[in-house]
Amino acid sequence: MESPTGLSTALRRGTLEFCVLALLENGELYSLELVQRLGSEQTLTTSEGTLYPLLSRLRRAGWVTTTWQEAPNGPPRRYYTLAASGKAALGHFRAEWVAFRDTVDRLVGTDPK
Amino acid sequence: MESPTGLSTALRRGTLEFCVLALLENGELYSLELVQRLGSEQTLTTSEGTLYPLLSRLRRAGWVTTTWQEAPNGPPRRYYTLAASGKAALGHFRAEWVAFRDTVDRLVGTDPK
DNA sequence: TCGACGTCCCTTGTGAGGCAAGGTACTGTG
DNA sequence: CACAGTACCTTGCCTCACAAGGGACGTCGA
Repeated sequence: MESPTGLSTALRRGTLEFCVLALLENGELYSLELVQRLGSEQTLTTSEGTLYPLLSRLRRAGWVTTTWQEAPNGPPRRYYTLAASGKAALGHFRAEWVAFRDTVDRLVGTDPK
Repeated sequence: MESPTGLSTALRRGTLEFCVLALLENGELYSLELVQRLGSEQTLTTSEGTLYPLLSRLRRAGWVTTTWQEAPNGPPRRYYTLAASGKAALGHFRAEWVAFRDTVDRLVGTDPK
């Protein structure tokens, strides 16, 4: 809890999966590509051990669909595509996130306005 | 995951304790008072079962100190006061939160700008 | 007097989910 | 053939939100 890295770890909870959905809105991606994209965001850096179970959940929920595609070199990749229900879930999250964000901003005094 | 309430539950993780610290910045409060304050925020509603372990953690971390005070009617109350280290932790959280919030806003497209 | 109720305190058990570490399989390249 | 690179995924641990349960002490009406 007291480590600086542990702080952002706790923050990621509940938002990471929707950040993944948001990334998939711009087109299909495969797992390690997602790790890279998230890793380039300082506060969202994550690992395979986090992402694979997360992607399995998204698939089980029907929010994403997957297709296997040959890679130019190396093993085949499982590409993830945003499904209609995933797009809807992302919409719900956006509303919830804005309300939550504003509440926290007001309470802790980080309101940008 | 798919329930609407479960969504905000996951969001609370990692922020709730700092919302508590922020509330204590304005003066000491006791447990059930904190439950009420948080309950009046739509996205932060929580229960005693959540708050008591959380407050124990804050106390163990030295971020808050407590004093027992007689109540006009009913059993004595344990009042929580923000300690210096808690104020520092809250400062760290503010920086981390702003960075995290902006990243999520940009990724999922809820940027208010 | 005595139980019902209100107001506090706190604990236990469950489940979700992030993460480090480990494991498998295929494809080059030297 | 050995070894590195790339991709997939699982196992076990730990933290934490929450529902449910429980105990102590006071007031008040029957």
